[in-house]
Amino acid sequence: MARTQAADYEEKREAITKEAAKLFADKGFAGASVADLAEACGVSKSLIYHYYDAKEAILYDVMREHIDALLAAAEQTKKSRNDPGAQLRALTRELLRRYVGAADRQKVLLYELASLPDAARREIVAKQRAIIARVEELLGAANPHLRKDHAKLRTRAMLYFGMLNWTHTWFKANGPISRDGLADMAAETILASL
Amino acid sequence: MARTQAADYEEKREAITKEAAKLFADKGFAGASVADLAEACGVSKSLIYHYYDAKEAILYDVMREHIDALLAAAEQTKKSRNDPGAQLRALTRELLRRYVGAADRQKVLLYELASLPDAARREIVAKQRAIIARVEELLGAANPHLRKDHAKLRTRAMLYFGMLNWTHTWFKANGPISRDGLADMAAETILASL
DNA sequence: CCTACCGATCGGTAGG
DNA sequence: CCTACCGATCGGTAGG
Repeated sequence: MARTQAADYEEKREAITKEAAKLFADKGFAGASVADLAEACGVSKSLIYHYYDAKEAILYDVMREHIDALLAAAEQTKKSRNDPGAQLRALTRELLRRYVGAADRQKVLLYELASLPDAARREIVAKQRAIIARVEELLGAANPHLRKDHAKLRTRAMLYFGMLNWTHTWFKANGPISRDGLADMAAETILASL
Repeated sequence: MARTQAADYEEKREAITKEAAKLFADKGFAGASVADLAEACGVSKSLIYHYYDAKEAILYDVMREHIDALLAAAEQTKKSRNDPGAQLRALTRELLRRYVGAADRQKVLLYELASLPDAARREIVAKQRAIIARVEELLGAANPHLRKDHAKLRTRAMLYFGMLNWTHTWFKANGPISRDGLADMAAETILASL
């Protein structure tokens, strides 16, 4: 019996986190109330507080699950034997797949980092930096000349993430450009600039 | 006397808008209260409502003044006789100058568009589209081949704006890369991809 | 009769 | 897992 409840517990927590991602993406963290979230989930406000101690803890869960998936994609490329350019193209596809597949969470990650408590924010930021570091590694490997100028390498990496992180504002998966096609254009654009 | 008061009126309204840009950028529109704003301005909340009918009207002013400056920079390029690439490089410098010089307003423009009432948002979005259209014109002129594939042209333009719009998260004006140097790298990156 | 502005408080709702 | 609430603060407005 305890085991059945535990399984149910996780399912319900997931359902709350999923609705929270949607609401936080639509109205912003400050603009979405816990009452809004309870109503969207069809439960009482108190039920939300049974699963989470504070509104910020929900935000943290929304971001953590998503950043972990992005970080895993970045780490995965380390197993590849392909040349750096091919690895960057593959990573870009994997990142964009997760951006588009979890658009609400991606938007929350981009827009609401400042709403997190310090310790939680530091943890998320550390994972973002690990992803950035992996991209810098690949760019540096693609053009060893860049390794001697870290400011330029960093700038290239941030221009790359700018291209990807802005896609949520305009890209439609059912539009004329495919998700993989877009990923390839972004990767080729930064590689061509090296 | 009436003339002196009218001048004072505009100055005070400007002061409110400036503080509002700072607060909305730091805490978000929903997270910053009118009481916060009044305190930051050293006036009463009622004084704020003497100058603005609603909190949203302040947000609109913050964005409108900034988007008008960006749009003016885009329109300005139409007077140039330089080649399209040189015009894009010049426009990029001018845009980034305004992004960095009005970083609070730029952040508010990027993050709080959804907080505007419908009519106001439509007006801002129309101006954003005019700026995008100008960039598409320049990219199309730089590579006439692109004009036949508008989806690709649009994608190039949005990758370009992604590079620029993401700079507020990482670029430091006193860092190793200058503002104009960054603008040139972004312009060259998109031009090289054509 | 106007404007510019104040201290205090309105009806509702926030997170908890 | 709910109703009933709290201290505080929200956006906006009263009288003067």
